[in-house]
Amino acid sequence: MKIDIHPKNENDTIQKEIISKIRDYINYKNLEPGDKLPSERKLSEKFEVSRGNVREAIQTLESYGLLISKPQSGTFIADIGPVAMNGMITDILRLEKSDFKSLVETRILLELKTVRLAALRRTEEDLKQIEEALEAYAEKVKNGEDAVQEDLLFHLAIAKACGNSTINTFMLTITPEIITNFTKYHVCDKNIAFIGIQEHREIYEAIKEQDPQLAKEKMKIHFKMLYQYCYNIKD
Amino acid sequence: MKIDIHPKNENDTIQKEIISKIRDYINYKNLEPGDKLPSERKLSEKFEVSRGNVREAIQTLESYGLLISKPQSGTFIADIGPVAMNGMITDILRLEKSDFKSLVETRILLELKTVRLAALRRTEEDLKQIEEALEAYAEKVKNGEDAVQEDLLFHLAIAKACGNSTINTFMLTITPEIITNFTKYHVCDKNIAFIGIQEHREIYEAIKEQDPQLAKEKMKIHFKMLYQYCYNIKD
DNA sequence: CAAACCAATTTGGTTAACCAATTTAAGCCT
DNA sequence: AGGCTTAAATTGGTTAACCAAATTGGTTTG
Repeated sequence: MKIDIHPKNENDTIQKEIISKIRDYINYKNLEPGDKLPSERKLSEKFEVSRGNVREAIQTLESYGLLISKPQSGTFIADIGPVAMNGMITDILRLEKSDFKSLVETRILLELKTVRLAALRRTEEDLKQIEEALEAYAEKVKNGEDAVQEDLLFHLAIAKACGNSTINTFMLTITPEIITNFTKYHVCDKNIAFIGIQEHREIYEAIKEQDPQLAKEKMKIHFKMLYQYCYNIKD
Repeated sequence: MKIDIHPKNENDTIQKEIISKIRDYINYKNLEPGDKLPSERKLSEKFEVSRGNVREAIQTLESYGLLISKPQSGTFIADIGPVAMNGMITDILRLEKSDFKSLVETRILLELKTVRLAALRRTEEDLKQIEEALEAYAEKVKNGEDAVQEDLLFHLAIAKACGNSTINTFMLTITPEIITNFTKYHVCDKNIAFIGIQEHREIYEAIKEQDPQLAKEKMKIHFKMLYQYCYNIKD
């Protein structure tokens, strides 16, 4: 059951080195938006790594929107100047894996926003889906079963209704890690779950009545225990 | 200069189909946490696609923390139950590209948090780097040059000082798109930039004095114009 | 002289063969 | 019969050969 993160780690190290070299190259050649990078083949022999590694590094930088790769043409600098390019790549290289505390803190921040926006913007369809998620959660709890999944799906339904695609994406990004950590640290015990039903229902009602302030308050109450728990975790 | 997103789009479609089929397979076989998925080769012939496409889809799901791929062993379901797995994959498939409005709205939300946290948690080293970014920005503006990049780097320096790795990652994710859209829509004109120097300086001072409330207020003022602009963009 | 066309080269993307680690199961010795 | 060893098969990862699109440079033609 032990998860060996070594191989991925090593691969990550190689990729970070390549990204670092790409940054240095961009600086050295003073490449500006629209300029073309050398081909993957040339980069791979210049850096003395495999072409696959170069592709991976380019894809990572592309996912951040720093490079644009055009088929049968080349890889180009995005509409970002040299200064920002340099600073951003340096920051990306410094990125570390999210700790649980940061995850929970971020989740609370995002959800206090999503619930307000959902109250303002939810469609009837959104409302229906939130209600379905609510009922699924309530039934599981009443049967005495574990309901961590249904709990989170309720919150994701709210995120979907908030009408902000970026926040929705972020919520989807952190939720699996949240679930994993919850089950690992036994955050949601079953005795708490019963209180959760009522709290969820009140959040739902506030969204239904399109009362953003009330919705936020109810969400705050819902997060009260989580909030305390979050700040008791050892670093 | 036209960006043809067709090939990437097509590839995305294929990948989404595969992800959808993986979800269906997980449901059909009732796979639970720790269970093993068929090998990439078997999946590729079962779905009648290339193995590369299967790998890509698995990597995407792995990046969301839903699958875990172990070298020379297999691909396994992460610690996430069938219900959440199904719901999350469905949500992921429904994800669309972020619109500018969502991006700005999210940025404002994140930065009002980062600036408060930075005021509370910043180290001396953090402070120094924020100041450096501030000076770089001021000098560019005083020389009458475009300073969008330096502007954003100042904000990223604050994000780095906030001590929350998740929020920091998110800020890095949206910043390139923000820059691209800013230059595209000409959000930051040079006449505004001069006001920006003073606003930046006041934010910096508040962080220096470790006054989170003041820092947040100053950031709100700084975002005032952006806020209005954001809500005037045609959908 | 310019514009249009064509072939050769360069490019990112794709496929298939290969590799090393892991797992499985058969075989051997006690 | 049981436990240990070992070899064959399976697996994700890697590498290299291949492909089609796109660019480029030169040639030809009006």
